[in-house]
Amino acid sequence: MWQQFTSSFFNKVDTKGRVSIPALWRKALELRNAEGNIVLVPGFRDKNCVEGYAPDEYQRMSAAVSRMHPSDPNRRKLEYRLMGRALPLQLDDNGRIVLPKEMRDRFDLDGDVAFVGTGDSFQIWSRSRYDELVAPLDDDEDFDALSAMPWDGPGAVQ
Amino acid sequence: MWQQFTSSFFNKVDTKGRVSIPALWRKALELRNAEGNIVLVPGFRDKNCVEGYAPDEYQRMSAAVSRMHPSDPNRRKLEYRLMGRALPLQLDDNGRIVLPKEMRDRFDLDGDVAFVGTGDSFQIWSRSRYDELVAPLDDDEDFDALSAMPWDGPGAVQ
DNA sequence: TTGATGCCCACGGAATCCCATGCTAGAAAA
DNA sequence: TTTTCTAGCATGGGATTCCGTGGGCATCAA
Repeated sequence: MWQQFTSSFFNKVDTKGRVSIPALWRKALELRNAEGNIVLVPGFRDKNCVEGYAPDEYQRMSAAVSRMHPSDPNRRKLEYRLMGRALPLQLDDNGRIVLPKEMRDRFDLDGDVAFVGTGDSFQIWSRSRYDELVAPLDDDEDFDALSAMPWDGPGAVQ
Repeated sequence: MWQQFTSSFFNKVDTKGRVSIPALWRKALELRNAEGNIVLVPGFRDKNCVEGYAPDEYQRMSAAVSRMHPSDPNRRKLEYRLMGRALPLQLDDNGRIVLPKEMRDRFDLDGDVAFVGTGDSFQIWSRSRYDELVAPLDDDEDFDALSAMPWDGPGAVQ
């Protein structure tokens, strides 16, 4: 279970673009045999943030795209967005990564940033966009999303 | 994992037609036992750029064509486009290749060029065609390509 | 001779490595 | 309980390596 990315964290990006990956998630990465490797994908599922994946999960997604027929016009769009912009990174000895300059510029990732766990992946938001777009999802009027949740009951076979 | 060609890079073609293969991809080539060998195919999947393959992937594709029945009229067209125009090249000591003059002329590969990773292969674009045809794939109207992606959910069997 | 090709070295800027410093939370000791 | 110690974590800075790029010089062909 704790190979899942859960909870949220607020860390700082320094002048070199470095930022610490939350220690809890570094343990999750170890359990996934990621050996300090992660893949950053800018704006793939959510166009306002950078998404982070363990290599196994990234590979599962890119394999799904590679299975599409080369003549499928959607394939090249997905190829470009998923492979053409993804960056494999290695954590340094202190558990940090360097956010590439393009991503820092496009998503305002300087100063305070928010790490949001989303299970098999996580997101990196600028603090201001997080306050504007993510934090409000706590509000009650949005909570009817609960009715859309698939529900097989506890202990259901996956 | 990192035998995949991911991310995008913008390098320069010098007056001799030389251009650096991105260092990240040179490592991918090593993992594929390519020993500095790549295969360039002009305009095969996308007629506006040159495509690059590691030898193993190129061989996989050409074998697929060779498995087509000799009477199949599409076979000779594919043979011509995939084998008849492919060029095997070797990286020099600095990790560069020399782009053949025909390809430079046909695809405007001088000055700034873009390398776009597409997983098991990569593409080489002139900067201007890249700006016109590839970069816009970030746009909102292309975003619903995501709904066309095969999706078995995390942890699905490959 | 003229141009194309391959091999070598050089340089500048950027990315990466290595070491240091607070801070905090929890354990251990009084 | 209160205080002290310690280990883990986030953060900062300096030094070094790497990588993209340009140029020189032989070799070979037209």
